[in-house]
Amino acid sequence: MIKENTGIPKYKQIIKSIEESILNGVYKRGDKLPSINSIKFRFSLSRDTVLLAYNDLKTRGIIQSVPGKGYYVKTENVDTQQKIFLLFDEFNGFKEELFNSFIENLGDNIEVDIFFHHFNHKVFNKLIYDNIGIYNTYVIMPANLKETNLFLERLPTDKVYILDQMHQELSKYPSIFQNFEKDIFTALSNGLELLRKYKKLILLFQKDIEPKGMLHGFEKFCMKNDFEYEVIDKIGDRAPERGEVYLIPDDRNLIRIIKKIKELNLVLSKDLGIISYNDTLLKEIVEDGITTISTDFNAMGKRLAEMIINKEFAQIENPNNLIIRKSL
Amino acid sequence: MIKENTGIPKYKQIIKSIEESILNGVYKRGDKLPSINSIKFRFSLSRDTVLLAYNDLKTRGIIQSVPGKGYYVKTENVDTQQKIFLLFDEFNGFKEELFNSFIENLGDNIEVDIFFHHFNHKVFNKLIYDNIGIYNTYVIMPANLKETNLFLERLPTDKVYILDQMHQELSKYPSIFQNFEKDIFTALSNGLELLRKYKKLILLFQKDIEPKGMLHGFEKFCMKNDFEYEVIDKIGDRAPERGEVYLIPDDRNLIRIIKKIKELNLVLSKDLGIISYNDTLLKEIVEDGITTISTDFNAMGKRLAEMIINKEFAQIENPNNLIIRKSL
DNA sequence: TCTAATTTGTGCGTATGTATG
DNA sequence: GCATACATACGCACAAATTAG
Repeated sequence: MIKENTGIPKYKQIIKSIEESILNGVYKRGDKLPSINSIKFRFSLSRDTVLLAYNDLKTRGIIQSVPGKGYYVKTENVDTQQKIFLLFDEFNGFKEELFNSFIENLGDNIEVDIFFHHFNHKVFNKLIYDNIGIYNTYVIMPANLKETNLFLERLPTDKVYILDQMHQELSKYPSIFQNFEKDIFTALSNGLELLRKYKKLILLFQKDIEPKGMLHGFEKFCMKNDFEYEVIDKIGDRAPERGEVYLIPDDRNLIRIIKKIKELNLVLSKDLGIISYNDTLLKEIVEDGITTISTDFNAMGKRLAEMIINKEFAQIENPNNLIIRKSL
Repeated sequence: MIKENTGIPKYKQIIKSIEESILNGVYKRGDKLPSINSIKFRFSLSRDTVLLAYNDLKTRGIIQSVPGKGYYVKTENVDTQQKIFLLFDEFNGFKEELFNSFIENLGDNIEVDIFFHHFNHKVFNKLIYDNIGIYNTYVIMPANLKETNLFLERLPTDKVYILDQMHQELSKYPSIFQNFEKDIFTALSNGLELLRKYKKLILLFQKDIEPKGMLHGFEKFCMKNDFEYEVIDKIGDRAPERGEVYLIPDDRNLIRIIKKIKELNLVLSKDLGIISYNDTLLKEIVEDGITTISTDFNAMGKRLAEMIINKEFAQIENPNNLIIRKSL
């Protein structure tokens, strides 16, 4: 509860400070608040400035005044406008479900401002720096950016949440994230029976874009189950062969491979298999159904909203599913 | 910090001087700048001249104003030449291409903040109201919201651009938009030969969501070319029949219909046809290719960026294409 | 509670120089 | 030469916010 000589008006600082104290349980219902004079002296303010703040809270029904005695907390229901700073990596279709379920599961009077760092450290830092102190909650998607913790230090620790990708340096923050290594390992394990039909597993892995955990989980699975395997970064002129299963994180590559399969008159799920990463609507009907490994973005958005509303500290691995369709 | 009677305008000298002071560390983030009046007296200037300079810095996000208090430094990053307020209807996959091509085609020193009104008048108005005066360009996607002009009046007319959907009330603003009526009419006309194979055209039209022009263009085409036609709002239990062509704006319905077609052992492009609205990656391979009518979001983003950079007043219909694939 | 000082925000009128056609 | 539009600059008046006494 301190005041300065800059930016936001003093009386608004007082209001905000009292609201937060109530939210954090410093003041309970019925508690007496400091008198106007005590605040006036403590922070060297005009009496009017303090009065302005108390009157605002009074007209909003949060505190009540008892003439001759003082001010008391009337209700702990401080529906102060919550503002959330949401920093995504980039704008793409997969964010649709996540963002919309997040918004829906937050209350109506919570405002979310969205930003994109485009995998650029400078942009990331500037966005953090320029928005310090303006929001009640900061949700950060670090993606593959390293050492973001150095800049996140500038934000109040208890107001930061990490989303989608987790790094060791960020372990002090609550988070909900994909465990790519575990997800791909267990998903493949769940599909083991079907995979036994095939001879060789091939992962299409672009190391600048895809998270490393994906690669590790894939290799772990193949070694444990004695699968022949290969990791390639692009399709190029490669011709798919019988007995292969392709694990494809990127949809452009998915299209290329399906076209090649048709050119070669191969038959999906007989001659060879496909597993795609991230489920989208149309994958249900492409080639009578593409098998996907996919995190539940809906659940991720919902759980994140709950964590924020309940001020819950948790570090959660988001649920992931293998959706088996005809392509395997 | 001095002004002369030569060359560059006085207000630009003020801007430059303040920028330099920030760069040299004379003013730090959060610092209070001299009041308009103090500068006015010190350098014998008009109040308007100083205001002009401060407003420029404000709309670029470098300083912020607090009525009744003064001007404060918001960021020490002075490079930003323009800040753009971008108001979308909702977060969905179709925006990906549009947004990314827009960003790419703006220069490096232009910042874009993005917001969503979720088809809600109140949210729309609040977002406009809360952001008056702090951006130098406003790009608005009114979608199906009516009478948005009443609130857009609060923004400087020459700084507003309308995106994607156009309404009569907004004719005074530059814009780039889809002409749904014309687009669907000419696209269908371009496919006339193929359509002649079929007997009846059916438009799946949800009137709360889809723009009216779509319906009008469809009806106009059918009447002009003597097609039997029907407009339905959902599929429900309807069974697709031979000789029908379905025009489907929504992808969920696309999936439902394709499933039904398979259940009934009908064959696409022989027994019946499908045209989908808005092209996406996977439609190239769904059922060996879905014919689509689609606006060029890439072109839309690029052209919008050009208009803003060149301060060009134009009202442009965005190009639309019929992409013929096997489903017709 | 009242008064006053300071500051930003906005609107209107006016004048001048420059570029355009 | 003339008309027009635009950017620049000045002056004035009033509203509303902030803060102090």
